[in-house]
Amino acid sequence: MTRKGRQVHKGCKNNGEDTPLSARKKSPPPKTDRRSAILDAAEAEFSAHGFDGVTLRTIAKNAGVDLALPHYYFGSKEQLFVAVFDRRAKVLNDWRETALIDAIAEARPAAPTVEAIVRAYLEPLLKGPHLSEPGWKSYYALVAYVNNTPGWGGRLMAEHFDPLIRKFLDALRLAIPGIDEKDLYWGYHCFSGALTLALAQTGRIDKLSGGFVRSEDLAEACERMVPFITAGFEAAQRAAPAPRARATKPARVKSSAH
Amino acid sequence: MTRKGRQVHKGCKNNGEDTPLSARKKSPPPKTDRRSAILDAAEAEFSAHGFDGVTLRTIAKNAGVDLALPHYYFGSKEQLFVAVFDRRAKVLNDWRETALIDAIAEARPAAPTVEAIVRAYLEPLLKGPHLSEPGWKSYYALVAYVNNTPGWGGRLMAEHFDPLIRKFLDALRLAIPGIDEKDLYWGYHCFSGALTLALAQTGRIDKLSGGFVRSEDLAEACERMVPFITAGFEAAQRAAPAPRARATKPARVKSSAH
DNA sequence: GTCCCGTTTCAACATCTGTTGAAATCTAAG
DNA sequence: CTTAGATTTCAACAGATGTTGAAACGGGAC
Repeated sequence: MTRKGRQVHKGCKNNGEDTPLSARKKSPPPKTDRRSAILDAAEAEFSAHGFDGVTLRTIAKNAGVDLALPHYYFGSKEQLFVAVFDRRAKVLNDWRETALIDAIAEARPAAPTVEAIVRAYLEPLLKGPHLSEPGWKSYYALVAYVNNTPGWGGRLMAEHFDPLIRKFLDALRLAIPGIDEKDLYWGYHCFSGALTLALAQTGRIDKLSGGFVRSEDLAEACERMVPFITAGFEAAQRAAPAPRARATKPARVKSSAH
Repeated sequence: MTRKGRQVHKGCKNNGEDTPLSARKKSPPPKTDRRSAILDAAEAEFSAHGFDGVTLRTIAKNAGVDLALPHYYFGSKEQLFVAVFDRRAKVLNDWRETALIDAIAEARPAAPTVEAIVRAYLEPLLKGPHLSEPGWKSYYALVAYVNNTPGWGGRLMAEHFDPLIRKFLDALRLAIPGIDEKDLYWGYHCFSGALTLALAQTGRIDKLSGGFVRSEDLAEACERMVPFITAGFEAAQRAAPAPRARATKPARVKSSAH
């Protein structure tokens, strides 16, 4: 990932996604959809070897297409990577946002519990039938890779996920009234780190436990993580002043401002 | 990191480290120690761009040495990476092992508290004067990178850190009697994930919090993480059956066997 | 048929990559 | 001095890499 300016990509009229339905009649999807074949192959390769560890030639070969096709559809290796990252990020954000909204609706008029919020953050990712599709597991490893990549990785993550994360933080502020703001952010840091490592599926604790724990079992990971993370946040609650009458310097909670 | 067999490296008589003191008289360290200059430059580059994102030419240039010198001293790019990883891992393990021993000694004859164990795990890394040296911060990012790299990354981490981690798990088993083994391992998973993300120093929560939280402040990270992680482990204790008389199926705790 | 246009192929480019062997240089001992 | 051995430089190899332009293909519209 170099930092050179984005060059414009002229070829490829059928973007597959953001084409307005007007011009959609012409050029129906070819029988063998090369475009998503490239995305699939790139997803698998990038998640396994990182951006620099991957060759467009192997991506093209694994996708069963010509070497020039990735450039035709995506313009450059860099833009291909971003396209891979984009594709499922939107789906993920939708799932998690509705999970959060549901948790809030179920608890109304009270604030949802910390555990309900933590569940809404984790379960859409770690539970569900989509996990049988290997593409999703590859994508999770890719997210972990990006999240641990300084520089452009952090930028990519922030663009795609920070808006939703802020909504979760807002929910946590209501669930843990009076929580210190730094505890909130550092708590989220621990939360995010634990999730990221789970998504990476590196098999570390498998080996550490001699095969007793299987890190590919994401549903199990979810069930074990929820009480751990919940307890962590609630410890910050216990440390905070009780939110009865505003006693000594009550940390004002205003949606999301500092 | 390819998976080809290791070729033997013949050149370079002065390894600097594991040379027995007998043959140490000849060839004293040159005034400008090129060997560690290469290690320093490689550490900075690898931690910023990963194994494949780095060129031996830039490493050599940043170290101020000839391109052929890395091969002369380390044999290959792969072995250079391992040498970088090795160098500070041993130091780190020493610090953490004595911290754990101290925690056990201070609590004797009782078992140390969960918090004391968590502190012994974190503080040698996140507190101390060594953090002013930029090499250490680079190295931490490198550890995070390796820990999130599937395949050879997991193998490297396990070789270097698993023996010590097992000692910490043993201590936690004593501090949380009757803890479910899966809770223990998944708890450590959360712990390790939180630490790894802190070591990566990607600045994610800096941006997320609008600059309110500074992720480079590792001492602050330590203070915020300790109560969070401690509470997570203690939640597993609360869930475990009280360790009075061995009641229903007491999860036998035998040092570290499965 | 012809024409148009999105798609696909092919071959090549310029550059960069890790690695190597031989020559040159340095250092200390005899 | 000479000599031996460790260190450093130089130049090159063999192959891989992202990217590109031109040509060929394909299927509807007319």
